[in-house]
Amino acid sequence: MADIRILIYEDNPSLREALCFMLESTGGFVVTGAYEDCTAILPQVKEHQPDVLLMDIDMPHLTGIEAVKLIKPKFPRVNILMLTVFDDDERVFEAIKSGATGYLLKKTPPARILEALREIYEGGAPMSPSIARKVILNLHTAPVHVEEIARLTARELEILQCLSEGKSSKMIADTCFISVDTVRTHIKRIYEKLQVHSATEAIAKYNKR
Amino acid sequence: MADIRILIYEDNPSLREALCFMLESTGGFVVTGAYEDCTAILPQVKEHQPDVLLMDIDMPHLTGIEAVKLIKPKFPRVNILMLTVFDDDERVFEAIKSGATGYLLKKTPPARILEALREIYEGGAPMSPSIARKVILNLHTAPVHVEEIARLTARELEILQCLSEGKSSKMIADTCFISVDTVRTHIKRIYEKLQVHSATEAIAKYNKR
DNA sequence: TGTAATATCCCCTGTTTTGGGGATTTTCTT
DNA sequence: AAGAAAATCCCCAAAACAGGGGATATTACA
Repeated sequence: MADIRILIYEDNPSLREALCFMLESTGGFVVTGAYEDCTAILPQVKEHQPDVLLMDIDMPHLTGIEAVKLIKPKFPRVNILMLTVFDDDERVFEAIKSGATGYLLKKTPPARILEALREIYEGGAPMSPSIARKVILNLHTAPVHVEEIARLTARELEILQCLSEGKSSKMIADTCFISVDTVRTHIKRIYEKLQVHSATEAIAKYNKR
Repeated sequence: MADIRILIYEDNPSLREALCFMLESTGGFVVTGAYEDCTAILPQVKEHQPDVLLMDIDMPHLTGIEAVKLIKPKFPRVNILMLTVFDDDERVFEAIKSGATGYLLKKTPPARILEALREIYEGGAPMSPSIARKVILNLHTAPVHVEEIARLTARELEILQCLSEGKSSKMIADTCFISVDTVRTHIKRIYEKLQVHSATEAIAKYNKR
């Protein structure tokens, strides 16, 4: 079987060298390039035709997440494995939504890194259970948001918009020329349809559409 | 293209008639109403659904500036073009700060008035260079939101972030490992610093950068 | 070292919101 | 013309929130 072609983006020189050395001295991998930033990532990926991108999430000039957003649309087949120092769920999740396939902590033992690279090459998605859970939850809820919001009537949308602008029920009653009770009725229906129990929750869902 | 709907407020009968006549006899405009004062302006605007308000700055009972302050919050999409006898920078500027979009001197030639109405309808802002300069200067000292948010502590920002994600005080207490009372104290400080009085308002300011 | 800022927790009071009813009118569709 | 959907208004009780106190511990800084 052909070697797995790896392209590395990591701004820390020591870690970059260490990764290169480790991969080159292990059978089954070939490091086609290793760079300190992503400024020229598009031509580089095009040139090296890597199977897997091993990419730091924190880099100068262009963050790993931004780089992922650049790469994925143009090279959808390339697998991207993110490297992070901290177990920052939010940013890792952001990276995955942008197109990364998996992630590892930098302190991960070398053997596990090699394993993850093979996993990702074979179609797996190395990640921690907490991230995995977020991904699942997102899959379940994300498409629903749109549907849920689509079920709102024009008036309900108008009032949800007002809520998201920070207006209270009274203020909405004023601007919409209806009574506070009517505003409350609309808000109740909005909560039902969006399956939430407070204005802030409704706004959060609305802003995720 | 549909006619531009104009609503006129001018206490001088001759000028009011003249404006009506001029606009009605020109293609592209329709005067939906013309009144001598602003005492019933809210229901009138609601009824006529005008694109542009042509409004004298000096009127009995309710001045044009006061009327603008009434109208803009309720009908933010309506454009207001002020009319003045004198080139009174201060009051024109006051009107613009209140929500007017442009202004004209009453001695302005009819052709220029028509032009200004079309400009304002298409998103422009007819005004003299001296007023324009004042507006620009005011913009430079404007972005208060950023400053306000910058005054929040790390903890407060964290909690504001939670609020914007739709979390209740209880849930925030849980995720931050502090008591509900502490969350409430932080929220109180956030409200003070952002000068708001509810979670939705705070979130609205926060989401505006 | 002492003061300011921050983070933490508690109490009390009044207001607002939420969730549960029900009811009427208007509008649209069939 | 009948029925469904939407928009309007009202009442009640419990929960949450907002605003006002006050208090303590830790950190930062001058």
